[in-house]
Amino acid sequence: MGRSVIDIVQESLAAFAHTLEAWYAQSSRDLPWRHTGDPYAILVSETMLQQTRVETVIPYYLRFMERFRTPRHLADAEMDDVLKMWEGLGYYRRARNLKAAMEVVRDRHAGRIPDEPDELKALPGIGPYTLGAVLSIAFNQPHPAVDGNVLRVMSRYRGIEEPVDLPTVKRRIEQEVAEALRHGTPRVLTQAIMELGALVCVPNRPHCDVCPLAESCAARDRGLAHTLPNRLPKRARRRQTVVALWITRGDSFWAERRPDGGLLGGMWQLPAVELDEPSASLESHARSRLAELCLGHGQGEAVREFQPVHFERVCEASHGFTHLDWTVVVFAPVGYDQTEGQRLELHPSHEGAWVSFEEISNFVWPKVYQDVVRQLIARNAKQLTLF
DNA sequence: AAAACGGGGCT
DNA sequence: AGCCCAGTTTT
Repeated sequence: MGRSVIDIVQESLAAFAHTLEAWYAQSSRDLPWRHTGDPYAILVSETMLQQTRVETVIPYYLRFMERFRTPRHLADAEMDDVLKMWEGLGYYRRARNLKAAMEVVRDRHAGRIPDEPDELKALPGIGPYTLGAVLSIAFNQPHPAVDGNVLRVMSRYRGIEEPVDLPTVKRRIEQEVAEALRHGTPRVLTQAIMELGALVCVPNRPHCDVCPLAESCAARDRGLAHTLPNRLPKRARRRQTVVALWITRGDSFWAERRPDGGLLGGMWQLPAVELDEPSASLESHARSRLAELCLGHGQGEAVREFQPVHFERVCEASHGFTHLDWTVVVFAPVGYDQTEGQRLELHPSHEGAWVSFEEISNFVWPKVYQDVVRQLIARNAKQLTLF
């Protein structure tokens, strides 16, 4: 009796599952979230691991779990405290979604992470990957969790040359992983595939010489291991010039909170304007931003009052995001009396505060502004020593 | 289907 | 300095 193609695929997926699980038992890293079966802990770790490397996540995960031990602790927390624990990790929307999700868990699921796919998928911040990760790792259900590691491992193993960003290709890989999970232990195999991608089947110079799947790997067979996966060409990044203001008063400087929701939502920064095309000199942008700050109730007097003020370019920094490049240029207004008399009267349109150098860490700052503020304070200290 | 959304590591 | 990496939501 001949074996059908289906039989062969099934058989090879069973071998795939068993080989990988055996390798994982031998070679997996000891990671903090692998000591728990708590679905909440798994969800926290998987959310942090979105777009983020393991080594970066570890300290954040440990601190976060200590601070917010259960869904209820997170649901009841202040958003600013949650953001503070997330500071530096990036994609801050994840922190907001995770807290919002735990509020739903508290209010509608009696404080327990649901194990129903539809209920889980309905929580904010849980997309196809995280859904599969929680269902398979925490609840041992054969639900595929396909992240970048898995796309790389499977596209190589199967020798898939079409771009893996194509929805049809991703679907095919999800189906294949789901089938493999049925031949193994989901909570182990899901992590085993990703671990292989992280340790052996790495993006460049994959370690095929030590790979447990090398013998049956299609890409290896065709000499394509280091080329795959193929991806669609990506779009160019926008570039923006950010003109920011360094306004000091004694040992404090003026800072503002960014609006919730957008880029770096809810985080603090220097007052700034973000320009696609600077329409005039950067200094004139700084001047009108300062005028805007000083305009309490739409009066022109304040603007005139500050016309004589001139600006010193005190700092420059650049920062790349996924979708845009920032060049931050900081100007300090000079020529106003910082100590007494006609102090700068600020009437901000955003929530703002005078932040003393000592209380900086009580606020949540994007990386690029941490750099900027550090530079400026160092410069300030240098000036102080001159006098 | 494409764009918004951070930060870090490698070359 | 420039390129690569990588999930979810919104448009």
